[in-house]
Amino acid sequence: MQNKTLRALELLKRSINSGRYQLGERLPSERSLCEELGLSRSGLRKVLSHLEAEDLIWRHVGRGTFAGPRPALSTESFNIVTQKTNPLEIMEARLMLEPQIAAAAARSASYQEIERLALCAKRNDEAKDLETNEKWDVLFHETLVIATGNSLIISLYSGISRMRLSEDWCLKKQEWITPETWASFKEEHGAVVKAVRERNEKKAKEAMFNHLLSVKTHIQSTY
Amino acid sequence: MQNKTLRALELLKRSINSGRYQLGERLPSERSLCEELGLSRSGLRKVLSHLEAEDLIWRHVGRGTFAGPRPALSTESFNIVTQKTNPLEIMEARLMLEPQIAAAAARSASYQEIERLALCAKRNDEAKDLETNEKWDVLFHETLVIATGNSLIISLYSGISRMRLSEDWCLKKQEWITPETWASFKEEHGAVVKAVRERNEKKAKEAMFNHLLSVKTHIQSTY
DNA sequence: AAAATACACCAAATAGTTATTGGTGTCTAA
DNA sequence: TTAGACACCAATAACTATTTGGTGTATTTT
Repeated sequence: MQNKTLRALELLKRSINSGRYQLGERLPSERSLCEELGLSRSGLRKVLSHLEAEDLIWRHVGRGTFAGPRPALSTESFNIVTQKTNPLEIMEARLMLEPQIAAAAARSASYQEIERLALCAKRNDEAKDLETNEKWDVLFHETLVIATGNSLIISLYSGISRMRLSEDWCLKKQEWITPETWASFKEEHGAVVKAVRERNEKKAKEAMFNHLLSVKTHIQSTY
Repeated sequence: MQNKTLRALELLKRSINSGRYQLGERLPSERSLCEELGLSRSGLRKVLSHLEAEDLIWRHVGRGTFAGPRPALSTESFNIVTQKTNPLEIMEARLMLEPQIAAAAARSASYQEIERLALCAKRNDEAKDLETNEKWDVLFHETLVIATGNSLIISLYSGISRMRLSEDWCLKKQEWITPETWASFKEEHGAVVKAVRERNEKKAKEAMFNHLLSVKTHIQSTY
């Protein structure tokens, strides 16, 4: 490597470590930087490659070059996740979240929300086709989330709902759902509604855990 | 209401209940519908208002008219949530999620991820200013989430991180953080790292719960 | 011969522009 | 009084243009 490029490398390193470019901050574009540092783009890119290898910067096409280690999260869009994830992973995520949600809902649900919850469970059971059944099921769990009153949780949960309404999920549901599971879900939903109505946080949490574990088991049985 | 509009109302009701317009499906635009049904837009809108009052449809400017009850969730963008939420709500959401995440991470974290976790905790403690401190803290918790290996949870958690990196959160953090809390967080982070390293799920869950509860308490003390 | 540079092109991502949609009010005609 | 035609608005989505890092090739420099 040439003298000039080596000096540019040191200059950039100091700029990052000194805090001229804060952690996570965007650096100027390559085309601007090579003008600023007085070297060609190919030369600059060699410097940047070194810095990236040392985890001092990270780069992304169309976005730019950033100071600090690669975030690895919050960058990829939701559509990419749709392809990566699978029903089992979704159930594991729900098992982490929803029992707590059920407990919170038992604490703060309004009477109106409890009635809507019961309605969703009823419509879910009465549904004639699988698609309608799934939509009311999603609404059931969404209603519970809304009942927590926590707008952040409500917003996050929409990601789970989106997954469940995707074609992929519905196609796979056909493989494992049977009249027996359909019936058992009715009882499990009923247990959740009952616990929320009684304002019993612990019972609501357990009822939801049982329900989700039951769903997960049925999904696993088909693999 | 006129005879013609009444007939149009019945026609639409039947279309929805019969399943011609499936639950959640988009109806044609108002301008198309009034041509199709042969009545004026003002007349059609009266009909639609009736249907909306009965929860048979819901409408949204710029998006269209949809069959079924209003979702109430998954429609509002993240930016709206940023305005609605507050630090306390964020902590309640994290208390629901992160203890489970810590347990899952203790189960499946790679050795590389555990080392990165320790690095984040170290840098977080060594930080000279609040902004840098917060960024490494966010990276600490993100690393834990990534270690679960669940791409859906990873994607969902990015929402929490975004909240924590907003201006509002950082400004408010200045109000409650003190050298003492800074030091206690170091210990709490250390406890989480230790539990993950020992692959002790229960301990990891508890350590994370204690940490988040500690943060929440400090935030509450300023209100 | 080897290395640095200049250049052209690509795909991913963003920023900016245009078109569509439900919401609202006014004026006219029945 | 009511229904219809029209114009306009703001929110949203669909589309277009621009920017950005990534890659390869020919040219110049050393």
